[in-house]
Amino acid sequence: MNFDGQLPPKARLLKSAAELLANSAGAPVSTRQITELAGVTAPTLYHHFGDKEGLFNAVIDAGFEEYVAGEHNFAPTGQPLADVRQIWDNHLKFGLDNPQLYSVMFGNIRPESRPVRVAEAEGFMEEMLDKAAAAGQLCVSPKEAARSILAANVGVTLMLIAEPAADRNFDLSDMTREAVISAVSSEMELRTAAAPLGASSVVVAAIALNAALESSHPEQLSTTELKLFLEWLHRISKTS
Amino acid sequence: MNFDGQLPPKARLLKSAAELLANSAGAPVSTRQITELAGVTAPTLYHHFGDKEGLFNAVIDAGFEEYVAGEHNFAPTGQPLADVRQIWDNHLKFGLDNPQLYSVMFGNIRPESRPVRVAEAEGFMEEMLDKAAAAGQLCVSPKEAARSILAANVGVTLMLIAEPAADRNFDLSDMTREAVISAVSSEMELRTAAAPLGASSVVVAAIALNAALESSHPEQLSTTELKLFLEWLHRISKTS
DNA sequence: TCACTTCATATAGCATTGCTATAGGTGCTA
DNA sequence: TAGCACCTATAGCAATGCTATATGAAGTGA
Repeated sequence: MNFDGQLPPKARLLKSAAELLANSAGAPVSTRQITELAGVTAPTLYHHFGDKEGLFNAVIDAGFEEYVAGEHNFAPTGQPLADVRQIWDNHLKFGLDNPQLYSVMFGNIRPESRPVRVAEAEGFMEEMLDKAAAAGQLCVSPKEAARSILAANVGVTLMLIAEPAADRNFDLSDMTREAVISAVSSEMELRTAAAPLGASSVVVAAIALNAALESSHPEQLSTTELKLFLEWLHRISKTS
Repeated sequence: MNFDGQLPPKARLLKSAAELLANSAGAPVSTRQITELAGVTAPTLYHHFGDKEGLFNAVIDAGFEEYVAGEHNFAPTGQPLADVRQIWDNHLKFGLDNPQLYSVMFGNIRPESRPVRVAEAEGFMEEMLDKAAAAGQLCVSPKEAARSILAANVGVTLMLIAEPAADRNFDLSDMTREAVISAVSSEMELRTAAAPLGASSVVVAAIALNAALESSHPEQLSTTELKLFLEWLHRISKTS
């Protein structure tokens, strides 16, 4: 029994379901467990939520937003790609904190339930990437980028959920996160930053530009301008 | 009923289970369906396979190896990274061909069943990456690389399984595959080749340098020099 | 005040699920 | 033929998601 200070039955069902899903590690949660903990009977559940999945979706609606977009965990920084990293990490944290709920959402292949949630998460990711694209930081469309990043995020989260908490190594997450972000990003510093112990970003970018200029000369600069430009570029590259 | 030319009951169970799992799209498959199709009764199933999961594991053992390592789909080329790509694509194909089986293997979070299969797939990936590492093509340990690639592979596969077959866009797979491979690879050509059809490399490099200079001003250039330099940089960046 | 509707909950039970206690063949070796 | 190990069937259990039906409560109009 769980009276919860006279909360209405609907709220008690939500709370009980969330509690059971969060605590019973991995094992499936039955409607009878939920209704018993909530102190109501079966028809009440079906009256309010239609079916078991409806209840779970309601729990997700209440919980997922909180993690991915909620004020507690996310405040846009104005730097879109930094926000994307934050979304990735929040997504992972949500999965590790609510493994059962997470597997219902993302480990599931039923075409009628999963895409709704995925599309939601994807849309949120896409918002950030739209800003990145507006800032010229993307080299693919925000939609493609969002799908790729989210797919990798889900894969990493499922893998980390599946192994004992003690063995979890978050390098997997960081590494994969940077891999997909750099792949959709047009910022050279990111590409090379993924390589361990790179030179400073200015130097790397200067080297890259230098190399690029050798194969294709821009028409925007006259020959003399270009000569001086390359001289400066060369000087910048020499920073150690 | 399914007599299958007098195959023994154990084989008939395997075949029936595989058939049902492959055909009944997304819906769960019951033991009664399986035993009925195989023309046996319930205890036969439990005698041979212990429980439902045991049967599914047996089906997986028979089917997964075939796709990932089987002769039909995989022959090492001697180029480790090309082999890794092949493994990725075979993994994806297996998931799309056997979505139910796949979700049992990878969409599942029960710590006792999933890691076995994952470790198997991971080990296979790792073998290839060991060769890549021996050839100096990796910039992280083969183990880390294998986990990252496999995680992304699983995420992409689940995402593509979840959407209608007609809408599937394999660019997502190709893009993400190249992203994680390039991130663990030490070959620079891969890193930059991963940028598809973006702006010209000169423009991208110029934009990157511009961004880098904003956060850290080099001492090699005087203020006036820097001002002119940035002006030119800006001009180069405007190529369309 | 009294029907009347509407919403919310309970009683009791159905069909299906994974699984099993027990017993009955079936073929082999002695 | 007897005994034994292996395989399969009869019948049924407990748990699951879900529901047909009925009861209570709370408002609404006359």
